[in-house]
Amino acid sequence: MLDPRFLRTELETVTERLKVKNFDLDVARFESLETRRKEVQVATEALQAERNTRSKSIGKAKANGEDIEPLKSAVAEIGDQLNKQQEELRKIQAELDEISWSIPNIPDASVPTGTDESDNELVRSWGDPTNFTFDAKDHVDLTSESKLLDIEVAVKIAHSRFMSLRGPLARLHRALIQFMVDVHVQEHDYEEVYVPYIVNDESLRGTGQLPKFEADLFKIQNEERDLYLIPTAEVPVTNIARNEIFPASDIPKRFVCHSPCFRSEAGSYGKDTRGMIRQHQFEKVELVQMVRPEDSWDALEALTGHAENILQKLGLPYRVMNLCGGDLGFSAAKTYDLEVWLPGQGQYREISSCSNFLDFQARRMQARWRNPDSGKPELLHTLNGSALAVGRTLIAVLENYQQADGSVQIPQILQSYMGGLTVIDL
RNA sequence: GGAGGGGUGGCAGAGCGGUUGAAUGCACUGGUCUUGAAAACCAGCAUGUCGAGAGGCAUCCAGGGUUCGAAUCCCUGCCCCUCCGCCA
Repeated sequence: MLDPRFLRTELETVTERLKVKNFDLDVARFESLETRRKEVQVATEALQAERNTRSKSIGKAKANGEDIEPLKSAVAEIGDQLNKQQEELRKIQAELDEISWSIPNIPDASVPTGTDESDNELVRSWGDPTNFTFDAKDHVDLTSESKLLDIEVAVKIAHSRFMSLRGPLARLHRALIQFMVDVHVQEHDYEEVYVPYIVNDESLRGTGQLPKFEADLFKIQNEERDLYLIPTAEVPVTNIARNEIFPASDIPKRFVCHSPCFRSEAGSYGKDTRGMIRQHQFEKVELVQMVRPEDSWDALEALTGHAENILQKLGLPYRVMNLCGGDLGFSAAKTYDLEVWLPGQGQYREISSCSNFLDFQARRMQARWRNPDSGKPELLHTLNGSALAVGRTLIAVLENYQQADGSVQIPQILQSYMGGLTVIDL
């Protein structure tokens, strides 16, 4: 959520800058609602003040043993009027809230303009696309004979866009998770957390998935309450800070969390239908930081570096992209995507997304810290990034480490997590 | 799942339906005193919002209700504690 005062006073600027994100703000409607809100709110509060003072004087009169009946009936009229005003104010406020909860974050000045991923800006790259002396296969062909990656059985068990792993591939998948979490804890100073994989709508509003993107989520409907499967650990982990005021000594907070992620992938029909690139369920190791406002841009660079470190340790070629306005997520002010080279597809594919949200999520969540300079609670800045998406990392390892005989080498750094195994025969 | 008890400021802990946004203690901040510190004493010390300011409004777990007036009464939900049952 944007700062309401900034939104009100700098409406043209906001509207202009949101165009970078292809968002059209209905300025006229917003302004007229805002004007009415102010009028009605002032009137309502005046009535409340009137009622309060009169009620207090009734209290005094009663204490003095005076007759309070005539006073009571006078206030009753104010009460009726007040109820009407309050109802009116409530309606206006609800409309305004709906608008402000649906306005995306403003892109940072360093975000390139553009409409889709083709307008993203190359920041740097690491390694060269892997060379093969033979025809490189994709992960589906590589595993089709051994069936250690089995899509069909998962479709039988659940539905399309699910997969199953067996034997050494299941183990490699698990090894990747352990490896990533260990690196972030031991080398990058993150605290490991375990959190619920099912969350309430408040949490999803906090991070920005709701109210606008309910269709992307798996919802668990129940007579008592609706809950949602998490689309990313960002949701539960960032919401640790919701409605909290942290002492300055607790900031920054850096969390690493492995979790499954569940996405409905509504609207991606026919996209990435081959293999396990795009799944309803996948594992991810997520980094989340809560920092002082002045530190968040440095933190974004550091966090991106932490994700890159994983790719480098695995020896996987990648590039870093600065997402353009049109490709930027709802809550993000700036995002770096890490794209790993996939020989099977002959292209770079997203494997991580690292974002600075500034105070956008913190305002929705009321996630604060006590600034020793002001002595006041102030909004934190939040960031997060995948480090990495595990399913896609598994694909990248399979495709980049494949050998002419169809086997796959295990990257050096993972071998200790695989009980010394160096090759997987497929 | 059954039976009780409870949720008040950073913490502890008061609060007959009416000058209670909330006593008191601790913690914290500033000051006096002291060579310095401790102690003592004085002062300050919740959050949001509107306002240039004075000040107004809202908030005592959350949401409804009763009332001229609710931290205080009623209903619902959530959470915590104790006992019984069940269970990984």
